[in-house]
Order: sequence, then C-alpha cells, then structure tokens
Amino acid sequence: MNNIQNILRNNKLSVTEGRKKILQLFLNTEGALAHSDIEKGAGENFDRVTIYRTLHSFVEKGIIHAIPSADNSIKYALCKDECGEGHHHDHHVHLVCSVCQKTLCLDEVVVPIVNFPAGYCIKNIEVVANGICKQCNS
Amino acid sequence: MNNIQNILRNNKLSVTEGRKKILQLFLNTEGALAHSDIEKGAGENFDRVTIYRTLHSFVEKGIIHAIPSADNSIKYALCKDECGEGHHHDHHVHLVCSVCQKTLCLDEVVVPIVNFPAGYCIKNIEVVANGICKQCNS
DNA sequence: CAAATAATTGCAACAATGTTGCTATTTTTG
DNA sequence: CAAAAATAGCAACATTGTTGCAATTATTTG
Ligand SMILES: [Mn+2]
Ligand SMILES: [Mn+2]
Ligand SMILES: [Zn+2]
Ligand SMILES: [Zn+2]
Repeated sequence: MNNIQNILRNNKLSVTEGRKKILQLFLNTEGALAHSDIEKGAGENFDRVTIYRTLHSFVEKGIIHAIPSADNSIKYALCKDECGEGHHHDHHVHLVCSVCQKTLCLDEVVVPIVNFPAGYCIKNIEVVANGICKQCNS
Repeated sequence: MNNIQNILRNNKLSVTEGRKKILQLFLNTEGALAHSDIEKGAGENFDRVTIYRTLHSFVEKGIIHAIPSADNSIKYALCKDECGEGHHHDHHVHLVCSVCQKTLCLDEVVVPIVNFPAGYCIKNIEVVANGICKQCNS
C-alpha cells in the first residue's frame, strides 16, 4: 500500500514525519537534491540537524547515494534496487547539466571498465559528466 | 632558473610570498592537497582568505585542478602540461586510497570513453576511483 | 489498548568552512 | 626610484556541519 512506509520499514527505520517528508521529496523530484534543496523543499519547521541525520541514515541504509562534486555541494539521489545496508551498487554515470543545473542519474549509462596498472586494488568508481542534458539540448 | 617563479610568470601572476609557498607545497607533495592541508603546511602566519584566493586563481589559470569528492573535501593537484587559462585538459583518473587517505592523480590511466544516449552533449568527464594505492597494497 | 521501552527530534552551543569589502602592504612597471 | 597596479591581511559576516542533551514521538510488550 504505502510505498514510503514500506521503504522505511524494509530498511528497519522507524516511520517518522521527517523521514516520510524527505523521502517523498526524493520520490517527487527528478534529479538529485542537495541538503539545501531539502531544507527549502521540506517546509519551514524542519531542523537542519534532522536533515543531516536523515540523509546520513538513508545513505547508510542504501536508500540514497551521494554524488561527488568539485564545488562542495554534494547531492543525493535515490538508489535503485540492489543497494542495501552497507553496500551500494550504483553503477551508473551522473550528469551535471550546465543549463538547468540539475544533476541526473543516467541509469542506462553504465560505468565503463577502467584498466589500472598492476598493484592497485579498486573498490568502486564514480563517474560524473558535465554537459547538457537531453531536455536542455533540444 | 627558478621553476616556481617561471610558472607564476608564465601565467601572468605576480610573484608573491604566498603564491610561491603554496606552489612549492604542491611541487613537494605526492598526492592532492585540501585547503586544510595547505593551511597546516604553509606556516602559521598565513591568512585563510589568501589561500582561498590563491587556489581559485591557480585553478583559473590552469596551474592546478580540483578533484571532486563525495564528502565535501575538494582536493587540488597540479595540472600537467596543456592546461591553461580557461581550459583544463586533465584526462586522467583519480584514486582515493582508503588506507593512506591520499588522493592521487593516475596520469597513466586515461578517462575511458563513455557512450551516452542521443540527445546529451558531454563536455568533460570526471572519474574518481576508491581503492588501495600501489604503495599501501604491497 | 495502555504502559514501558526505544528511537528520533529539536534546540543550543559550537566548530569549521567560505565570502566580501576595505585598507595597508607588496609587486610590477616605466 | 616613484607611480601605478595588484595582492595580502583583517574584520565582519554567512553558510555549513557536528555534538550533547532533554523533550517528544514511535514501537514494542503485556
Ligand atoms: Mn545516481
Ligand atoms: Mn588529477
Ligand atoms: Zn539540463
Ligand atoms: Zn595508499
């Protein structure tokens, strides 16, 4: 029935107003959200600390993943399927659009195989592309 | 003769104590530096604001490049050759070592070609790998 | 369902990081 | 070396992130 409650329950998180509202925001939003986006979008009577803590536990549980950036503005987006507590498996590429400024998960674009010289042990790879998204390019 | 002075002069930056000291730090360091590393490494009597402004102008001139991260701790590393005012051409992969915590430019590992669906226009791609570096892995 | 227990929230206080305007100092130019 | 231009340091402020704790809310238990 209630999608949001289920997601929280399945991840052994108690169902609170804050978590529901933030998760709802992610489900309603195309593109990734920064902490500040949530602060604005989640209504006034929301403590910043709660948002930090909620984002942290969502990441920990594998509900959302963090997308790196080179300008101190981490964004977060919903994980798809197989992510769970402790292990993320988001093998897709991200796009930061220079026109609409959105950060998008391109689920259909898979992180390529990169050959490292002998001696390195690679755990995972993040790919962030800068460019123009489909919508803005037409 | 003086390598550091030349770099600054070639980039039309006046040669000041601050810039020399920060550039020296980069030249002496294996791995990328965060703002805080520079704050510690550059001596006490150094204004934080000067470091911010120096890093910004170095990036702008193509002397250093910023390396994205998912934990709000941008690092900077020296650019190699062809970077100049306005255009960076750092087509290498970065590695964040989970043991020594260093962020390394792997100049010999080139950013792979990624196929995007039609409609996107890609300007550049950042690749950051997490794993264990050669030194820590032996 | 109500009480007991467990978990989360908001608050306050604080630390760390980043920005801006202005003046004094330093660097470059001629 | 003097004049002009650029930079550094300072102060004040804004933004972002962290921690401890008491009050509130959610879950479990009987
Ligand atoms: Mn994603
Ligand atoms: Mn690099
Ligand atoms: Zn766009
Ligand atoms: Zn290492």
